[in-house]
Amino acid sequence: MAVGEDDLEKVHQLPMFRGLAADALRSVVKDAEVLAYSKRTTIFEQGDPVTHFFGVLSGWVKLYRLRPDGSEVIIEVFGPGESFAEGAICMPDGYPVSAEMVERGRLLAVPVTDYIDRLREDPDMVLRTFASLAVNLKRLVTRIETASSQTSSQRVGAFLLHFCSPSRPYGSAVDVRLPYDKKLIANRLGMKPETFSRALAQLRNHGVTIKGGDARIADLAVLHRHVSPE
Amino acid sequence: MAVGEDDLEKVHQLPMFRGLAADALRSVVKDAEVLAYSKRTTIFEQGDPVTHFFGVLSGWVKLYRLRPDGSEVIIEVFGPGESFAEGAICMPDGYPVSAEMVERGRLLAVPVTDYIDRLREDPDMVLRTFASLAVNLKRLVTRIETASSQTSSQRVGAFLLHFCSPSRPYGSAVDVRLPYDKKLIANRLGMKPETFSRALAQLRNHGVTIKGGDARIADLAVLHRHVSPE
DNA sequence: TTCGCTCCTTGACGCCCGTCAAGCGGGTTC
DNA sequence: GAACCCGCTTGACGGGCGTCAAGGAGCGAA
Repeated sequence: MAVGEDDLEKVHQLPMFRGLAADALRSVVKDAEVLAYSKRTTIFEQGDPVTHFFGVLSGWVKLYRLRPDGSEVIIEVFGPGESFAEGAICMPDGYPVSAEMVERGRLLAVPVTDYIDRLREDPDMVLRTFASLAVNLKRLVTRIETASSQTSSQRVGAFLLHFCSPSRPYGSAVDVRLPYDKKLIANRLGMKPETFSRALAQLRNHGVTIKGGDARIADLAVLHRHVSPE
Repeated sequence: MAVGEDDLEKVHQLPMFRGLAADALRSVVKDAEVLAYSKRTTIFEQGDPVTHFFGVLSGWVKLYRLRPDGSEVIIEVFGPGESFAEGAICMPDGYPVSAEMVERGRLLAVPVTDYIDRLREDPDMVLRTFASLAVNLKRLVTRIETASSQTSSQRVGAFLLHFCSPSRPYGSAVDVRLPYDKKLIANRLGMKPETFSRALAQLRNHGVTIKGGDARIADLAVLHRHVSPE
């Protein structure tokens, strides 16, 4: 489906297209489509030839790798206002990961061939694409750092804090809604569901109470101190 | 120091510049420099404004993050023929990691401002840069995958096999020289030096013998089976 | 309602890996 | 030569996390 007027606004919020002039924006998404997916729909699979990159208008998408033994490793989870697979534009071996909807939602799908044509004549868009790529690159770096240096309960704490940003004044209480399944959060944080559950239980000592899919942080400062002690 | 004729050949081997016409190559490195660094020299530090990206002509460079507690997490180690920090070109907050020589060597340093000017008028170079970035992006993804799904001895085995590629016929014996300190390899693989040492000891059961900084793999197939069993 | 299913939690247990410590060999400095 | 440092190895020990298993809560279907 072509990009409608209502979607155009959301597209304009993607880091890659933010602040773009109205006509330039329209021109960029001329060849793009908006796709509505239901939960558990596969977007693409590891090794598939690269045809599009994507922006998330609503819902959540997981990028993962399938191990030979059948288990899957979550590389990253993207939500509204984020883009993914821009980095695959020049990958001759296809997408390096698989992508699947974890909650129903709508994606902007940009065909790479058209996009490359545009890059040829629009240096501004080149820099925007680099910037967008840089954001995702940084996330991977941070993921590597935290995975290898924090305990599971610290990682869960950091995850909760991430969804509070831009951070409220310290000392205040905050409610956080877990954006998707706990099992998926666990995998994304590099741990088993049981460990995730125990980590949440541990966080009770740091002012975090869980009720179903909702968490309440009694004191941001206390939790922050547990996540990154000096 | 400006790029000499002897270095030009090595620069030409970088994935980013491979196959480039001679005059185009010369033009690209017009503003670049070749820098000779001694061991343990800092190239840049996390948060420094982004001024250059780099190609490795000789020696080894580690990219790492410093944790609040003073420990460092190795993100990646780059060697001859590889480039790094192209992904930082559009990072307004500076380099996301620090870089330091782990063995003395020579780097090609490309100023980003000049390079961006070139990107504006050279679409071919844009795609080359994307491709180079894609390689490093994939490495990070693989790093995340292996770190969270393989035991330490499997990771060490994979590391050894990586240095045998392009892989010889299975069943043959191969000698591998460890490219840098064992402590650094350990950190790069996300483990402590003691664990690395024990992992090497374990690999003796899979046909790997260690003598100082040299390893001999008796049978590639056997080791490969240990690293990724079906 | 009852059944069945999925998601989540909790407990018991074991293993992998980090920590602390000792010891060894090689290199450098005096 | 002796003293020292550093990289590496090996042992003992403890803890964090994975595995296996049981059980509860929520939910849709019949």
